[in-house]
This record gives sequence, C-alpha cells and structure tokens, in this order.
Amino acid sequence: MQLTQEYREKLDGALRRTGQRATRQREHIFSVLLGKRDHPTADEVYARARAEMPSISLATVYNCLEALSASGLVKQVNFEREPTRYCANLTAHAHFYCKESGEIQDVELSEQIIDLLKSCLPAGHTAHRIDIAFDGKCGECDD
Amino acid sequence: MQLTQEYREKLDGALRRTGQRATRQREHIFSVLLGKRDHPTADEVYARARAEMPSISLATVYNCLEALSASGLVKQVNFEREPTRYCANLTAHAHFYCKESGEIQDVELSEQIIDLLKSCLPAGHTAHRIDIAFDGKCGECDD
DNA sequence: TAAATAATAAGAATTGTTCTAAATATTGGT
DNA sequence: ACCAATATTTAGAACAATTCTTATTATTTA
Repeated sequence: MQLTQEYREKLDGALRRTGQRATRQREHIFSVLLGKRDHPTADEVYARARAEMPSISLATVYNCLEALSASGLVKQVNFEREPTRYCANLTAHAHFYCKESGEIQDVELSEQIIDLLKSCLPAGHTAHRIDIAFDGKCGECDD
Repeated sequence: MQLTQEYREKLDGALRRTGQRATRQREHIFSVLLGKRDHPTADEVYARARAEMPSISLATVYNCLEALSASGLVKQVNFEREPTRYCANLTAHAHFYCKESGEIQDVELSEQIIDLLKSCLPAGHTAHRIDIAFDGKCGECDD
C-alpha cells in the first residue's frame, strides 16, 4: 500500500503544521487507515501495519495514531469502554454500532442538523466537537 | 442520605423487574447518585458511599452501578477514554463537557431532534440508544 | 556534515475495570 | 420463623488498553 502523491502531501503538510515530523511509520499507518476504511482498533492497525513493516512496534502504532489525530487527519472513535477505533473519514459524521454484527458504519450528518444540535446548548457555551454514536441493529441484523 | 419512600419503591420495582435483589448497598449507591446530581466516576461514588457505609468495597460499588444501569435507573456516561461516569437523570439528554473546568452538564434534547437524528440512519437500521457528547467551553470558561 | 531534536522499539508501568472464591445476605417454600 | 437455594458482597488478584521510560535511531537545522 503506497500513499498517492496527493495524500503524501496532505500528510506532510498536516504534520508540519502541527510541529511534527513526517516519518516512514506515520506514512505507513496513514496508508493502512486509507487502505481499508473500516474502523480498526490500535491492535488491528498494528496487525495490518506489520504485514508490510514487520519491525514496527505497538507503541509506535499508538504514537502514530496519536500524531495523525493531533494533525487532524484521523479521528478517534469511542464506543463506551471499548478500545478506541480510528478512522480517516473527516466529513462531519456520526457512527452507528451494531452490537449484533459488531459492524460500525459512518452516518453522514448535514450541517443543518449539527447547527440544530448546537442550538440546544445553554447560552455562552461553545462546542468545538460533537460526538454522536448510535447503538442498535443494522439492516442485516434487524428482524 | 435516606431514600424517600417513592424512590425506594422505584428502585425495588426496577431491580425486581430485571431479576435482581434489593440490597442495602444498592439502595445506598442509588441514594448517593440522587443526593448530588453531578456526574461522578466510580471512584467518586465509592468515596461518597464510604462516608456513610465505610465497609463497602469498590468492587461492590461497580457491581451496584452495573445493577442500577441494568435496571434502567442509572445511565453510564463516557467521554472518550476517561473513566465512566454515572448519572440518575433519565430524561433524554446529551452531555456537555468543558475540558477547562472539567464540569459536565446535562443538555436537554427535544423528542423532535432525537427523531430528526434517527431519520439520518440508513433504511432498516434501528437505534435503541443515542449518545451525544459535546466538547467545548462552558459559559464561565468562555472568553 | 555535525549538532540538536524528535521519533522509534521493547518492555515495564499504570489505570480503570472485571474476575475469583470464600463469606454473608436475601428469598421462597415449609 | 427456619432452611435450603440462590444472589450478593468483599478483598484481592487478574486483566486489557494505553502510556511511560530509556536507549537507539532517524530527521532536521545550522
């Protein structure tokens, strides 16, 4: 899995802007996330990363995921107390988690509905992030 | 902190309905949550509970909080990877977390907006729970 | 190219939570 | 009220995800 020129520039720029260095490992982890757009845990990213870079360590995977999150290229997704998952979809979206199949899906949200949610906040409060997670049954698992 | 008759009946009924027993410890933990309606972590609940019941153990606190959640009287609230927090507010509401003050506030949501959110789901998907967490600055911390 | 700085690797440490097993409490049937 | 059956509590060990530590290696800057 090679990063296209476009994504490499995006990555280098984003890292530099946040005072971080572009390294082979960070590039590789980014390409792993772009390569299969499910919502892997750090362990899963580690397993996929090792396929092409056997010497990478789990600590480095965490480190890279943190660097990518800090640079704004990757989002961390949490469901209750489960391991953090990572995704490279940067559009405003929520997540749907089907406990039956274990599958996680992105749910696109309009600006409109985000604004509507923000309007529920008490005066003076400013939200710089909104996390929305649905729990339920997906189409396949639903009776 | 004594449970009112009303709340004791609510508790006993809810526990019985979910096949669980009413115990001194569960009553006490419930009263702790009703007594101060912030969003304490298990450790904080433990500290408060011990004030009146010094022999209670942390494992029991976790156990009671789990029993109360299972019975539907208490909600678990998670912010990213932080320790789970517990609250006895059962109305549909979101949470606002101010990282500056550390304060957590309930944000009431209308049925309308919940329905609107549900309507964003792909066909066939049913949500049996929606978690909404705002991150930002609250009125006092905002410039 | 050298010096300064940042990132990596490997494993130890930490944190919040769950598990285990023995002791205790609660419940339902007499 | 009493006994047996079952659930809960306690204390501490175990666990899983993540972070930290330190020496080594890579990247950047001058």
